[in-house]
Amino acid sequence: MEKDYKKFSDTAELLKVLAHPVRLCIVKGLIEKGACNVSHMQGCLELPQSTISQHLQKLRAAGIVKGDRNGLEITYSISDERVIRIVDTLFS
Amino acid sequence: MEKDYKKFSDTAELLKVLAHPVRLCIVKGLIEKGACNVSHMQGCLELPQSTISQHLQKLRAAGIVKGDRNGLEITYSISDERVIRIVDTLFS
DNA sequence: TCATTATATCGTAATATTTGAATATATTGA
DNA sequence: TCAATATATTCAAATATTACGATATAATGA
Repeated sequence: MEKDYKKFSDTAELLKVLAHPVRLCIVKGLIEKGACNVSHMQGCLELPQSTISQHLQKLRAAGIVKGDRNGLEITYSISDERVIRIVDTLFS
Repeated sequence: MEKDYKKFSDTAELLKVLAHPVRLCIVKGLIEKGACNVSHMQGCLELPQSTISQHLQKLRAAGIVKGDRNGLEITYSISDERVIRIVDTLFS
C-alpha cells in the first residue's frame, strides 16, 4: 500500500538530514549543551558562516531543530525528541 | 580533534545507508520477520532484482545486515543491534 | 537614518547517489 | 558437464547533495 511507502520515505528523509557529519555534530552539541547560536557553532566547527547556516536550515526544515531569535542572535535547540534517542543510541 | 570528526563521519555513514526508503523497508522487514531471501523481497518490493541486490550490498558493506547462503538462496538478517533500536525509535 | 552585527538565501561547480538493463558468478540437480 | 535458478556486479544516465562566495535580510544602537 502507498501509505507504507510514504512512511518509509518520510522516515528516510529524516535520517538523510541527520546523516551528515557536520549536522550530526551540531545536533550532538545541541543535545549536550541544550542550546547554541550560530556564531558559537562557527567558532567550534571552523566552517564558513553560510555553510553552517545552510545545515541549520536543513535541520530546521526537517523539524529536528528550532531557532529562537534573541536580539541579533538566534538560539537553536532540538525540537524532535526521537532524534535525542537516536543520537544517544549511536554514540553510547 | 580529528578523532571526533572521524566519529561523526563514521556515524553519518551508517545513517546515510539507512536513509533510503527501500533500504529502510528491507531493514524493518528483517527486524520483524527475522530473516528473508532476495527473491522474497523482490516479490514484496516490486523492484528489479539488481536494484534490491545493490541495496543489500550497501547494507552489508555498512555492517547493518549479513547474508548466509543456503543452497541457491541467500538469507539476510540484521547484524547491527543499534539499528534495531534506531528503527524502533523511528517507527514506534 | 545609518553603520554594525548576526543570520539567511542564492548561484553554481564539484561530487555522490540512484536506477535498471546487461552481464557475470555461484549452486544445484539431471 | 549442462541447464536452470538465485544472486551479484558493471555501466551509464538521471538526479540529488554539498560547499562556499556573494549577496540579502533583520535587529540594534548611535
